[in-house]
Amino acid sequence: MSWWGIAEEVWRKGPWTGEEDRLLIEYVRLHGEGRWNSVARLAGLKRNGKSCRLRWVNYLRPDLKRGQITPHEESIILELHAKWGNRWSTIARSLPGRTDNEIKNYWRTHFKKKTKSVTNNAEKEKNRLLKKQQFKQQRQMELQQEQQLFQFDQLDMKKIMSLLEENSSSSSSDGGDVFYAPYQMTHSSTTSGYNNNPNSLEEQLQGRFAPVNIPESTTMMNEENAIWNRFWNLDVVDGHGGNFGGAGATAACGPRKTYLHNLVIPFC
DNA sequence: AACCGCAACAACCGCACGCTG
DNA sequence: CCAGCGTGCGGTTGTTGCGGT
Repeated sequence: MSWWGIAEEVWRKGPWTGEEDRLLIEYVRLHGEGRWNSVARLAGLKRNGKSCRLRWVNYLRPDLKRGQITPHEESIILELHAKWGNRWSTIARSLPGRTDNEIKNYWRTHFKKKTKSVTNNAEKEKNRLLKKQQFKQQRQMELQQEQQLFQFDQLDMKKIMSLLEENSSSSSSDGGDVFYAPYQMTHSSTTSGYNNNPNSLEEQLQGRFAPVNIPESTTMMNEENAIWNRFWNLDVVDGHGGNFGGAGATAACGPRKTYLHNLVIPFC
């Protein structure tokens, strides 16, 4: 309690004593696991909930397996790490009696150095393939959406073409060509991607397509290659460095675990 | 014996997620 | 819908023990 009368918790840190362990074990025996924040109050420990949980999970749990990691466990760790990466808790679930912390420490001391260079290359190659697949999937989806647009489109194709020509001739004065990309490709932040209430033909058209400037002397093939190259040069797929762009970009902005997990699955 | 480097392990920290009121 | 809380997870740091010089 501080001088102005407000409770001031001073949590103990550092190594656990035998007495603290005993109190924690007794608490779990009486109340079960969970509600870790009430441990301090109910068990008389000067430790915060997080610290208590960690101590229990990593050290005091009765079902923990003591002793060195066996060669068999080691091979499982290697296999699962290759499959899931640093998802230690997931790996730990496949090794009864071992904790994520234990596996994580084991990996760091035994494999990190050895595999650093190998892993870098392997990871880069894996990410390259991942991005390639993502890009292809996205292109495919866009093409499908585009095809659907045309299927439902009531517009006269000739009118569309004449409008396109009009637009391209007026916009290409800066030297670049203009073509119309599906609206979603250029307006990724909208949910529907369409002009909801188009009136004129032009409005309908502009609602669905947006002009994209293509630099002079750039063929479609070169443009595509450039995009690929930009993707391949990204190092990490973690939501900070990598971004799968286009209409799906918002999904990749927040690196949600489930999202990343789904990305990895096809490679398992 | 003293020092150093390294491995192994324990514990902390920050962040994200899910639940609940 | 939102804030608060509890919990889980992964990264990082601190501590200890041991072998080599």
